[in-house]
Amino acid sequence: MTSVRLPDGSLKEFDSVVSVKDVAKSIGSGLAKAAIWGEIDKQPVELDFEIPSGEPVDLKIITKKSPEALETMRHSCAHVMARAVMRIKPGVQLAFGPSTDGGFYYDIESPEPLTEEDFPAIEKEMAKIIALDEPFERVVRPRDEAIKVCKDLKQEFKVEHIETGLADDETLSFYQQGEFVDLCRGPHVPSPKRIGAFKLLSIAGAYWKGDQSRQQLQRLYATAFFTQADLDAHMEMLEESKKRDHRVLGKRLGLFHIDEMVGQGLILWTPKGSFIRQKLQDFISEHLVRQGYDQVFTPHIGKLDLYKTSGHFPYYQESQYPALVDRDYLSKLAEEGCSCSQLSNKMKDGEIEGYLLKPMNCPHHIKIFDSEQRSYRDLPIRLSEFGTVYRWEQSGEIGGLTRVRGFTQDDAHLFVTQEQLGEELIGCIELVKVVFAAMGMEDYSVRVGLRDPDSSKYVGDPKNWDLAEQACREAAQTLGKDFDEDPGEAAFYGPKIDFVAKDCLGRKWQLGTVQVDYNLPIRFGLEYVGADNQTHRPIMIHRAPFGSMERFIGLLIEHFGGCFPLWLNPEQARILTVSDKSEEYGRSVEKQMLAAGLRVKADYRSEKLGAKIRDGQLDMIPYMLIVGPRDAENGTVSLRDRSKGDLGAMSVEEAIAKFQKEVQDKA
RNA sequence: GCUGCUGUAGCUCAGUGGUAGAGCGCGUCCUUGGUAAGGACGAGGUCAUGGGUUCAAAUCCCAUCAGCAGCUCCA
Repeated sequence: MTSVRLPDGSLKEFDSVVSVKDVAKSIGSGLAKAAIWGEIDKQPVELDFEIPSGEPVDLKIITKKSPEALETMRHSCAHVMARAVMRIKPGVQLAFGPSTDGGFYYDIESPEPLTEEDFPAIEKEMAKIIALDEPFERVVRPRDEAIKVCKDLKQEFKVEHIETGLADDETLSFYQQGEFVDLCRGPHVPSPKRIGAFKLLSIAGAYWKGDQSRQQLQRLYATAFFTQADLDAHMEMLEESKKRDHRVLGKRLGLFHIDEMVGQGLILWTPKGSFIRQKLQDFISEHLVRQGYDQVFTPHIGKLDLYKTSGHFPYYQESQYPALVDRDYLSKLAEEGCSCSQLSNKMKDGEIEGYLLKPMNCPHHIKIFDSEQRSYRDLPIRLSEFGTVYRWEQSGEIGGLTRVRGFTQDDAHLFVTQEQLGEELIGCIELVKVVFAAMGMEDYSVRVGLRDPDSSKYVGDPKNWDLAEQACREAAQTLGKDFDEDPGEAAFYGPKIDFVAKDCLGRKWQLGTVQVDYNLPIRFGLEYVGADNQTHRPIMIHRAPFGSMERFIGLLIEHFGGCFPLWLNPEQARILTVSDKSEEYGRSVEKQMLAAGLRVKADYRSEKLGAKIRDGQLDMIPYMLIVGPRDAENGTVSLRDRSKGDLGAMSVEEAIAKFQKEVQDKA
């Protein structure tokens, strides 16, 4: 008798000898068809593996749809890739080789660095290895022996990993395939033949153990799928995604420009992009009024003293543009033979006053709060500003609109009492929710950053921290979607709630943020008079629903794939004349539309209609208004929707009403 | 910042030591065409910048700047 226990806990018994496939068949023909291998007591086996009789075994049937199946297969493929590389380049040291969302990689150190030109040879060697069909054999060794094995293999990274990362493990597992032995937790596919189609993608640098101070390895990125068709589809999907890239669309649609002569990471907003940005600002401003915010304006620079008080200088000096120093004072110092480092020290010591391009808006807002005596009756005070800040980001980090050196935050600072904190946080979350919902951007994740219980770097009373963390949790719950709690992710000055979205290449970017701050009110000695006639310290909330206009618009471009909805699109409709004969009528329609407050342009070129439509489509204009002799006669326009195509003729008034309603609904 | 790749016309790119090319776009003309590319002609380039090698450099070497991918970082 053979008995198996399935993952749901149910027991199945068979009188005769059965294979994994037989079990699958007994559950359903669909499953039998989909099955690719089985796992008995967590060890992968082929479908024709005969299950031993006697004691029940745990059996899991793996199908292509099992989330772990692809992962396992890719990891096996990583082993094959590493083996192939070692055959081609002797003396290669292996580090880590996990699977990722879209494929897998292996970090290696080669005496002779690999280049993409080596890819075909590696792929060929991999195919050879797979054709040999040698199984991945699991070997378990005690610590000492495991270390010796790695030493004998001259795999120093593995030795280090066993000694540090796996210090608590009594025994360690290896997987052997032919001459190739690798320290590995597993599991692997039962046979290399399960590896379907694979492709090496790119090569990049990566630090050993992710530590910048340690040596840099070469990371070989690759991917694998069960079938060639899946791989082809994946590659095509990547190509398609690239077309949504905001850098590509930004150029094609003329939304923004970055100029070498202006500087890295400094965005020039062209008229179209500026229009979208302004619309978004107006949209937020409208909601700020509804939520009782006050708008302020503050300058782009502030004295060093301000940032010394806030702690931003010299502590974050590395990520700021250098300070601006008074011209006369500077020449005086030069005459005295003052060196750069002496200048820098004098600034730190406060001997020289200078100005800093603001890296944050909070100090300025704090000074507005502190410019008057405040009563508890005034609180909460909510100061908002589309404030432009400048940060010296590392050059290798800068790109497109998502990481820049000058950006405008849709910033606000709330000064609240401890009692008001919870409600105000909920208000902030509400705003983020409204904003994201209006854009149809529902695909974002929420992270609540809490303090690390083992660290003492945090400012403020632990009791207040508990209250604030609980308030953040409760505020996050009002979103009605799952969120992660990340201990250790809080800023040193308070817990926070972050909103994270992915770009067209799957990279994650923090957009909105809501942060509680116990630190700055202390540093600036902020106070208000309470009902008890005593002075109290307010709590600050920093919040920005978009995060920055630049990054948000970058992701918004990709979210819409360039097809901005009518209310946001700089050009809402384009009038296309069928021939020159209709230009006069076209101009009258254009006038009516403009008078109705619609943003229309017209194409009066002596081109064929088909060409004008094509250009309109490529420019992603929401509506095209086609006017020809027929329309001129009937006082109509023939409407064309960029995605639905021809909508037929309607009167100019009807078209205007339709557009106005769509704008109103932000559809 | 680190590693690697890239930089040629407004855009996308070809050109690998010997007279700078294509498509699209742009301009002029012809064409007057009803739902995704009509035709002809033409203008347009210090081949990122600065050095070097060579009889000769877009091409080879070095540096700088910028872009891309990844890593690291992001108050």
